[in-house]
Amino acid sequence: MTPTKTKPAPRRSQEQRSAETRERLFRATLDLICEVGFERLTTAMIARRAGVSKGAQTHHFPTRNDLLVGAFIYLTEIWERARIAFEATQPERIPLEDYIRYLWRDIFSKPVYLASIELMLAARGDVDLRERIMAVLDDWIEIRDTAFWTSIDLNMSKQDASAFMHLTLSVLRGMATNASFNRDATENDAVFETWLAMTRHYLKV
Amino acid sequence: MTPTKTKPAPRRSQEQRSAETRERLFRATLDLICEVGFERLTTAMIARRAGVSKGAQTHHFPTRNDLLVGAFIYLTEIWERARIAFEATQPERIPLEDYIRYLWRDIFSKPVYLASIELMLAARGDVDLRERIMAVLDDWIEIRDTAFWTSIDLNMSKQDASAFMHLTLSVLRGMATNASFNRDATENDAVFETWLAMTRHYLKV
DNA sequence: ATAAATATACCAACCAGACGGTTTGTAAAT
DNA sequence: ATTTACAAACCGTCTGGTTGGTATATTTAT
Repeated sequence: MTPTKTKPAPRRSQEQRSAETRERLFRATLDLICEVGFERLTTAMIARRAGVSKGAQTHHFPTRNDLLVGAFIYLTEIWERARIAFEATQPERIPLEDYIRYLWRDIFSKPVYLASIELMLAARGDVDLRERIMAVLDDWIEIRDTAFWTSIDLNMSKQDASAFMHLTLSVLRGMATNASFNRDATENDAVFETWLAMTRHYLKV
Repeated sequence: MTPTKTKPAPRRSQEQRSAETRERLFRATLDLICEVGFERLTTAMIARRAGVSKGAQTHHFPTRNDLLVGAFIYLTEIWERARIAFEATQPERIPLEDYIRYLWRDIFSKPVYLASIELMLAARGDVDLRERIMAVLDDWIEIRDTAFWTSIDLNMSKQDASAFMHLTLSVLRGMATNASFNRDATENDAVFETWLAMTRHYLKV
């Protein structure tokens, strides 16, 4: 339906095409892990969903693990963009409670977060995948922690803050996992508010 | 190497043999999910590990899902035995903190707990498996909750206690997941103690 | 500037191996 | 006599990955 009858619009540059195809494959991978779970995920499924041929897929990602690692990196980039967007709306020193709310709202409560859990659990059984996923995770953790220590308003010792941060992450991880198989969708809301209440209690004293 | 040269020891009863084979298959299933992850789990692997033939396996469990659901039930029975053993050592009214310590020590910190998480996550993509796993889970939750409300010493409203219990379970679930892919094995100890400290704080006031 | 050479993006057909499950058969328990 | 536990060989399907080939973009040589 291109109305222009001039020359057939030159194909985009190699770089553009490549980047677009890769991103389509990443999105398809993450979507499918969410929808059908990691166990059922196949490379053929991903290619079909992404709208690319099997040939194009293997051209960009010779092995399945290459694609999985790429999708995981892509996910951490989504998280990083969310962090930047959030911090742009916040003051220099972000109140802890606001930070926790952001973590739940923008990261952990998203269905795609489960994809990262499935990916990490699955990586346990595959040495190659495990090492590569762990390396990506190390990078992400460093970025996350740096942001945490420089932007969040904390009034406790470094040691306490570290344990508290990891506890918070465990709470959110547990809630995310729970959300995928509990029957009462509202249950997590009450749990989250209880966590915030306990946080206020703990920090005030 | 059986020293007895009397009659070749009559084979055990059908019921005994059946029960033993089934249990071997359940254990092999759970062990293998822990070791190689759910994705790599195959029925052939399970049969080999359990030391039974493929024929015996399909005789007892016609489909893979039958076996998976059986293994999940078996796991909830392990949990139930752990609960009974714990309560036997406790007074009528169990202090909340002792109960939380038991949950972590006897249930969530065990590697096999991860098998239940993987099973539940995997069940998302398989309608048949999901429904059957959810049914088992419903039974288990009812048992767990009944025990909780009758045995644990709580001094808060039913509503608060419910949210607090779910929060505790999310913490432990998150810690268990974390344990499978974080680099610092001692991290969880500090997190757990922080949780107990916050609990004491929260409940005292 | 342009033609030739090369690298890149993409495609369709194919394949060896593994998977869950079926079939056929035997021996012991009931 | 019949049911139950177990065994081994087999099979259709699907999987990740390979191969051989085309078209466009990019670089190099003239």
